[in-house]
Formats: sequence, C-alpha cells, structure tokens
Amino acid sequence: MAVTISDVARAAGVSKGAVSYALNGQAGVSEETRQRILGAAKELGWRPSLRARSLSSSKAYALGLVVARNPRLLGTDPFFPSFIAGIETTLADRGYSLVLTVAAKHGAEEASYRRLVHEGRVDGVILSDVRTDDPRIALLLELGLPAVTLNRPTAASPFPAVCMDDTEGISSAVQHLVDLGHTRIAHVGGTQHYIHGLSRRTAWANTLKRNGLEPDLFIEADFGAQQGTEATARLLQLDRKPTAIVYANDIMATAGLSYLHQQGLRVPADVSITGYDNTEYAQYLNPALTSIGSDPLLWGSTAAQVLLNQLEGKHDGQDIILPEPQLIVRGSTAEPPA
Amino acid sequence: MAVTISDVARAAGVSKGAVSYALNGQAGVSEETRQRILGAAKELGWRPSLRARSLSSSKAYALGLVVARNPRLLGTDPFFPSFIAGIETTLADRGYSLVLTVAAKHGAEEASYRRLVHEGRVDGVILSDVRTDDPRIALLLELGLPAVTLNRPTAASPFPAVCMDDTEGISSAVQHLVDLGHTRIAHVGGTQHYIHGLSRRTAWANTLKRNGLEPDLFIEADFGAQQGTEATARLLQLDRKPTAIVYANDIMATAGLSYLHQQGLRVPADVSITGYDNTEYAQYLNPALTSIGSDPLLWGSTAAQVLLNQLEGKHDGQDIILPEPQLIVRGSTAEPPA
DNA sequence: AGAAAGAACTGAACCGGTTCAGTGAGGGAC
DNA sequence: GTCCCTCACTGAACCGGTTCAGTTCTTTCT
Repeated sequence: MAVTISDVARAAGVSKGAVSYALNGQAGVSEETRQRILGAAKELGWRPSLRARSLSSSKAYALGLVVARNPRLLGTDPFFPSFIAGIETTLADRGYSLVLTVAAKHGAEEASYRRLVHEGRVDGVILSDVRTDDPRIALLLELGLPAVTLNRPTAASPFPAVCMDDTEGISSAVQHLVDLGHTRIAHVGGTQHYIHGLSRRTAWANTLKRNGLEPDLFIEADFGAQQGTEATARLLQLDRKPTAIVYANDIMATAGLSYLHQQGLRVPADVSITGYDNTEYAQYLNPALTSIGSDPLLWGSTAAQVLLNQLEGKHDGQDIILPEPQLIVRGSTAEPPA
Repeated sequence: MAVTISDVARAAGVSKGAVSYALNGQAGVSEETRQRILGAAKELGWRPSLRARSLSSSKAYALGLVVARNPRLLGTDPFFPSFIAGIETTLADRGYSLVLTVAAKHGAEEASYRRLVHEGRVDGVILSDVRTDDPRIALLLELGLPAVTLNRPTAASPFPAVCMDDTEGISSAVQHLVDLGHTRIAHVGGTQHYIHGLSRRTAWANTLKRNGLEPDLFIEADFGAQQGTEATARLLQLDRKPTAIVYANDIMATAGLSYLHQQGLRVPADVSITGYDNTEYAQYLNPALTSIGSDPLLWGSTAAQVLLNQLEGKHDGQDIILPEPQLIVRGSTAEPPA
C-alpha cells in the first residue's frame, strides 16, 4: 500500500516517534537527524496520513461553512461563490479543506453545526450572514467550536471578526444622490434581522440626516427580487413619492427597475436607483446600474486566514478591518425631474 | 471525554467487536444482543467517531467537488450554488459531507484532485463542466477515485453519468423563433470545449436544418459577459445580419441585450434574443428575457445519490436521465421586423 | 570530580474504531 | 454417542499517526 511513517523510520534508522518530531518541527531530534529523516521521507514519497493524524491529534484539518439559505434563492446571490473561492485560496496553501453545508430549513442550521462538531469534521467555522443577537454565537460557545465572524455581531462575541463596513458605500451613494439634487431618497432595505441589512439602513438614514433630510422613506424587504418589486410598488403609492431609491442589493434594484419601467417611469429621468454588490450583470442593465462593489474574494481569504491563525494561537484577537466597498456610478442615477 | 465504543461494550457486557457488528448491521450478533447493545449505545449517547472509522475503514465519508473557474467569474454563474445545495440535500441525509475545492489556475485543478485522494479527504467526486475528451477521466482512473459525471463525456468513461440534456430546450427556442417567422437565427455559443457548449450549438444547428435553414451564423464565446458583447457586435457587422440570436446562457444574452440597445436596436422589435439558465434576474430585464430553465438542485441531489449508491455497490451502472430543461417564453422574442 | 541539567532518541501506550482468527456452545445427522 | 457444522461472541491485531515516560550520553556548574 502507501508508504507509512514506519517505512520512513526504518529507512532513516530511527523510531516512529523521531520521524513524527522531525516532520512537525518539534524539539527532540538533532538538526542532522532531522535532515536525514526528511530526506528519507522525500525519497520514499511519504505523505503522512491525514486520517491517522486526525485520529491521534483530534484535529480535522478542515474548516466549515454553513450556508443557511433557501436553495432556490442561493443561485441569486453573487456573494457566496466568490467568497468561497476566497476561502479556498487560503486553505489550499495551508493544507486545509473546506466542508460546506447548506441548511435549507430553519432548524437545519443548528443541526448542521452540531453535526460538524460531533463528527469532528471541522476545527472551526466561518460565520456569515450574521444576524442581530445571533443565536449561533451562543451555540458555538456551547459546542466549543472556534469561529470567525463576518463583521462584528451586535451580540457580545468572543470570536474575532473580519469586517467590511458597508457604511461608506451606502453613504457615498446617498451623498451622490443628494449632490445631484434629490431630496426624496428612499431606501429599500434587506432583512433588518441581518446586521448588513441594518447597517445599510443606518448608513442611509445617517447620511440623509447629515444633509438635513428626513429618513422617512424606508421599506424593509428580504434581499429577494419579489419583495424588491413589492417595496418599489409601495413607494410609488406614497404621497411623498421618492425621486431616488437606494436598494440594499442589486437583485432588488433590478426587480425595482423592471417594475418602474412597467409603470411607465423612466430611469434615471424620473427616478434614480442604486444597488449594492456590483453584480456582473449590473453594468448590462438598461440603464446600467449604479452600484457598490465589495470584494467577497478578499473577505473570504482573510476570514480563513484569521481563523487558521486563531487555531494556531497566532491571532491577537483584534478585529480585521478590510477596505470599504466603493460606489460605482453608472447610468441609473441622474438629476431629479424638474 | 466523549463516550467511546469501549464504554458501550462495557455497559452492554460484550466486546468492542460485538458493538461494531451490532452498529453496522453485520452478522455475528444475535438479534437480542444487538438490541441490548443499541439500547446501551442510545442510553450513553454514543456517536461513533468519524475519525476512528475513517482510519480503520479507509473511508472518508465525504464527497468532493472541484470547481475550476476563475474565482472572479464564479459569482456570475447561478448554477453552482443551487447545484451544491442539491448535493447537500442528499449528503446530509446519508451522513456524508461535501468537501469543496476551487481551482483558480489551470494546473491547480489536477493538483486538487490529487490532493483530495492523497489526503484521503473524499470517497468520490462529482465531475461538472465536463469537457470534450476530458483529461480528468483518465486522471480519476489513475487515481482510482470513483466519480459520477454530469452528462455523458465524449471520451470513453466508465463512470455513471447523470444527464440533463440541453437539446430540447435549445431546439424549442429555435423552433419558437422559426415559428415566429425568423430565418436568420444566430447562435452565440459557449466554449465549445465544454460538452454543454458543444451540445447547445449542435441542437441549434440541427433544428435549423430540420427547418431547411442554414446554420451559418455561429460565433463561439466563453459564457462570459465580455465575449457575449463582442460576439453580438460581430454578428451585427455581417451582411446577413441575424434577426434573432440564441445565446448559450443568460449572462451573454444580457450583455448582448445591452449592446443591442446601445446600437439603437430594439428588442424584440428589431432583434429577438433568448438565453439559457433562467437566471432569476432574467425576468426583470427590459424586456424580460426568454430563457431555458434547468434544475440544478435536482441535478445535484441526483448526482450525489448515484455516486453514493455506486460507492455502496448499489448502482447498476446505467446513466440517469433527468427531465429536460424547458423553454420559458418572455418578452425578448417576437416576430421579425417586416 | 561529582552532581545536576539538558539534548537526542526509543519504546510503548494511545486515539477509537474494524476485522479476522479462534473458542465454546448448541443442534442435527448418522 | 460421535462427528461436524453453524452461530454468537471474544481477544487481539491493525489502521498510521502523536505523545509521554524513560534511557543514554554529553555538557555545565560548583
């Protein structure tokens, strides 16, 4: 079969233990012997068995990601594929793997984390889609599972966070609209239960207030196309109709755009709109969508790095702040109608 | 620490071996004893250690998926997230996990498969994005790694395939256009190197021939927006300009639509277009995009099932044929200009 | 010079399962 | 009554690493 540690030990004329020490860079072997052992290992083409290692060291050499989304809607979101790719760029280098779980139903999420722990599949998890008072924080603590969170949770969390603040992006979108002369700027927010839903709304509101405008045109939706349409419809029924709508993501903006067209409104002549995510198709919409472009790839690779460092006791516990997503102005924003 | 097989054996008054037999439903214990053992296990809350099992049984209890895509473009594709969710629905039920790998660079793909095998991370892999004469078939054979392929490869493959034929969808799109009166129907294809790129082109060509039309308006692109735009531009420069364009996916169609608008052409009044995938945003384009809707979720869950059955020796080797994706007619197709 | 400390390495236990050879009891055939 | 077979189960080896308690030899300190 495959070559084992015993083969290497025999070839190098030492004991199994010595080989283990040499491999892991631990004390207990002289530099000379270490080289001889590593030489023999190389010659024999030895790769230590991950399974044996896992068993004796109680480590999985893998990280987990639990995605709690309706599978049918998952394809909508441009975030995850890139984010996962980012995680992978880090893991591949470090000999770790990613175990991915999709929790469709609500109760399935907690069960997924429990299963990952009980089966010892992973050494830690990356917590995305953090919610206000996220119950998973307590769950992970109970399970004793190390983690890193995307953005700092509102609930007290002992885990390091990797933050990509959406404030600046949203603020500059709103400011951009104010500068164009808009005074009735609405926000179609995502689920406020998610901290990124909430923070986008807050950024929108704060920027309006800074400009002496009232942040009263708000409707909560769920980041999905359907509710994006409905929210847009409700805004149009108001007495105080908006001349600009800041959507919390591109898909809602896209659905809103479609609805506005159906109602005979021109974008941006009658209504300006902005999205968030800078989805690839955003630039091909008619008109091209002004959006805010984040960097999920960087977010993923950084989160994985922080978690691995944490596992190795090398992380200082500080949150990592990533560059803020930037506004990308395109054709969907213009001066308000006279 | 956690309760082990020895604890259960002691509690039930039998040996470790007996517990193992009882757990795995093997012969060697009487029904009475089996019940007693299972009872004791339940009482103690015993969960057999995946790691120990993996080591002694040489199995990983996990499947692998290697995605070879440029990470930046990965977010574009609505296929993978849903597909992965489908895989998960099957795996979660069977106690397996999914190990996901993203291979950014070209050489990284082979390395990924090798690593999964050498580290014993997975018991089998799902092969997506199958290419003509796909070199991975030989690689997997060399590595002795079981697999299932999405659609039947052109190269001889001993692996079972789970097929979702794109022929009918494309055919009915072309037929739909012919029925509307179009005679110059172009195809902007995806990479022909992928079997789904090739088969869509073939379906387009065959349907035209069946209707006595010449399939001469073909341009190969790479399934990406940029090349979708360029291909559209080239089609418009031809003497024999198309009045309809069948794109191999939605993102190219979307980019094409944008370009047509820029050129002052109206869709569908001047040019009809169709996509493929039925991305969520397709219905929100202006005009809404006629597309072909596949079912990645079903594809994923079925592929995982077939592979697991295969691993347990329960699969008969037959290919599985899934329902064909269907045409969804929307506003982007109409009669050709007079 | 003698004691103590440290470095280099060995041997065996251990992680928690699976599996196989072996044992003893019970039953059926002749 | 004897032989043989089957069934139910045990004990130990095994998977391939990690880790800890010892052993031996060298160095350092007083």
